[in-house]
Formats: sequence, structure tokens, C-alpha cells
Amino acid sequence: MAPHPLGTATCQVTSETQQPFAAGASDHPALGARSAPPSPTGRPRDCAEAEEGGCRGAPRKLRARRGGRHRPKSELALSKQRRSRRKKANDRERNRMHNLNSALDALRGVLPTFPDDAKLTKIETLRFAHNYIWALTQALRIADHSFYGPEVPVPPRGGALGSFEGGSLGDWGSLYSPVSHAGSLSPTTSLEECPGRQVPSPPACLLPGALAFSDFL
DNA sequence: TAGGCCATCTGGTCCT
DNA sequence: AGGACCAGATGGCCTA
Repeated sequence: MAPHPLGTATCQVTSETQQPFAAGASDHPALGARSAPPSPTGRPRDCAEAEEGGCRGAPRKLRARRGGRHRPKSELALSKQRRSRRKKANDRERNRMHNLNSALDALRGVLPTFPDDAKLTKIETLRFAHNYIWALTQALRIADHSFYGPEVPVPPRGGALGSFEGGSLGDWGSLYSPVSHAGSLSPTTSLEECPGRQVPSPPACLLPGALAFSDFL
């Protein structure tokens, strides 16, 4: 399997490329619709009062309504019900993960990978997509600047890349976005370490001269 | 055989 | 009550 020469790789144009990814029926209407993102430490799992209604508590009306309607169930019936619920929950969870994987596949579909049968792992897909978008944004910026003026652009704080707070955007040598740098997963633990894999390449004309495409990951 | 990746199950939490 | 989301646990498969 010969790796694509740098700069000759073209984005795979598939049916997925032409259609925006369709959110599944079970998806949230909007990304992040689940109110606020979890706190840095994750959602409060130690809220023991939740059951008593301490944290959020069931509405009193609801509580008052409970009771009388339900007859006590036998252990067997309860066990049966629990198993049934668990099974349904497992099915839903499986479905949810399948949807998630479908979304990842769709993402892989619009990323330039090669050889074609090389499937990026989940984490590789996310990292590459992130860095690829970042690099394309930089390329657009360069194109923009070269159109209006010859000077070498110094990415300003705050523009299209403003979301990458804290990153040294003016440093072309540091292609990784801060997000990629963050955490224990170093960007260097990427495709470069996978002998069988070749790093996909965006059109060479989009790459700033000093950049090696392997920097994407 | 160890380590990486993945699918699945499971229980907890939050939301509707 | 039930669904969605999440993270931990577990076991299977594959590769170096």
C-alpha cells in the first residue's frame, strides 16, 4: 500500500460529503441541548439527596399523586420488571452507541484518509478532524490575507480562531491547537506511531510552507 | 503474551 | 416512569 504523496490527497467526496450529517431521531435538537456542560469534575454524582428530592426533588404534586394507585408487586414480578427494563435500557444504549459510531463514520467519510481502507480509530478521528479544521481555518486566513495584502499574516487573538483561547496562534511551528495539547493524550501519540497508517494530507496549496502534514495529528 | 481498540452491559444521574 | 447520557467493568479480537 503506497502512501499518497504529500499534497495529492483529495478529500473523499461521498454521498456523505454532499449531505450534512443527519442527526438521529434520538439526538438532541441542538448540540449541547443538555443544558450546561458537566462541571470539570463531571456531573455531581454524590448528590445523595437526589432520591429524597434534595437536589432537584420531584414536584410535590407528583409525589402526592403517587401511592394508592400501585399495588405492591411480588418479588418475582419486580424482578421480571427489572430485567425487562434493563434489557430495554441495554437496547437503547446499544442503539445510542451505534448512532455515535455512525456519526464517527460520517466524520471519517469527509476526512481525507489513505490508504482508503485505513480506518482511523475513534480518538484518531476526533483528533484529526479537530486539527484538520483548525489547519483549514488557518489556510483560509492565509488566502484571505494574501488576497488583500502580501504581508505574512499573524493570526490575531479573537477572530475565527478565537475559540482556541490561550493558544499561541502566531506560532506556526505549533500547529496543534491547545485542545490537542491538553490532557494526557499527547498529539504525538498519533498516526505517526502507527507504521501501517499514513497521515492524510490536505491539498498542498493550503498548507503553510513550513508545515509537514504529519503535524496534523 | 501484553497492550490497544472496541462492543456491550450495567448502575447512577439528570431530565421530561 | 421512562429515556438519555455517562463512566466503569468486562471480555473478545487483533497486532507487534
